[in-house]
Amino acid sequence: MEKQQEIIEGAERAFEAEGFRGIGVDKILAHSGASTRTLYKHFGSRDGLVIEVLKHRHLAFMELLREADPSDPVGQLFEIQRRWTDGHINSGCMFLRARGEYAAISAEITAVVDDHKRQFGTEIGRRLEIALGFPDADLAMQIWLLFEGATALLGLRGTLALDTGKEAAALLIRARREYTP
Amino acid sequence: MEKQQEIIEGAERAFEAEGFRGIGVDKILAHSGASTRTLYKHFGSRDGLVIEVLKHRHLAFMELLREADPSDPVGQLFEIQRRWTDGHINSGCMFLRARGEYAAISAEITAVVDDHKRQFGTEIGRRLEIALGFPDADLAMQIWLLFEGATALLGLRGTLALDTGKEAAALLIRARREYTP
DNA sequence: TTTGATGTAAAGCGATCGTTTTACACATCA
DNA sequence: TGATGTGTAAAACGATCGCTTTACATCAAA
Repeated sequence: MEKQQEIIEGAERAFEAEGFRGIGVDKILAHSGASTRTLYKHFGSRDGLVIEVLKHRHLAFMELLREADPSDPVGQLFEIQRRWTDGHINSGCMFLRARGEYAAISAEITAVVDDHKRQFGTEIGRRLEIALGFPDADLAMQIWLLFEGATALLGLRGTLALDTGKEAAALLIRARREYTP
Repeated sequence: MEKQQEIIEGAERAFEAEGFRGIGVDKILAHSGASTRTLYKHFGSRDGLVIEVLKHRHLAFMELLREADPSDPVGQLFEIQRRWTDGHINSGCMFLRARGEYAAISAEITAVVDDHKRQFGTEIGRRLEIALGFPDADLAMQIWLLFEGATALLGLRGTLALDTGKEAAALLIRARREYTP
């Protein structure tokens, strides 16, 4: 019951550092010290492990969203991402990376990613409505772009990308409030 | 002199569809009909081909930037991306994908990506200065986030991501003009 | 007409891939 | 005590990997 989690968390670190397709099961398991037999007992296949890693990451991210300070609900998105970067390699969004590397061969992995992104997009809309007092799908999408852009550039520009995204989101929200009271 | 280009362009399509590490040289070459011998004669190694694909893509993108209508220099960034999406698979930024998949094993590929992104970041600053009349590094970074976010979400949300990014960029520029004349 | 450059076809190199298998260790609990 | 569950170690499976090699075709320039 415990090794399963260790394998998932080790694989998460391995995929962050070396990509999904560019690393073999032996190297993946070196991060947790488990044997190949244990991997196939718990996950059935390498792809099965990838799916569980993504689902684990999704749940962990949703948990961070739930814990976050409810004031400034939109700005907290970027703060959550800032906290996440401590102790992690910033190689862009793990979900989009998985989608790019598996799109041609695994519809199931694509579906897990799309599910996560759909939920995240909905969450942004929800948070924006709290901040604004009314829903605004266009502005929610704009903030989503800022978040994804900040995540993509985290590896190249560091946390400045998060500062910039947070600031731009606040600016757009302020402008929206002023022009439609 | 001609097969070399055919191999590069075929490989570009192959990497877009299947990722960089998730495809072998045989499948890469199936897109151009070339033999493995020709590949290794021209590029020396698989990694050598990857580098040439990225450099080719960089030059093609810079050429599109040069051709673009000079009025509305910032909005044109998104229009260029829109034109690019015709006839291409939208699997996120190819440079960032390459960086993620090769970061652990090829410093040269990482360097090519970083070079491209640095030049693109500079180009955004240049275009913003034209639109604004004065430089603004913070706003340039904000627009960069919008662009990268739109690119990342192109596969999931289609060209709506580009519309949204372009609109948000215009909004931010307008706000900046009004508050600091 | 010969030479050299450029190409394909196809077999094979050792290495590594994902996966399975055999054999064994160590707990917990009936 | 003995069955069961969970784990490791290590060898081996066929397939595929990046890459090299041999053999041969084409064609323009010298």
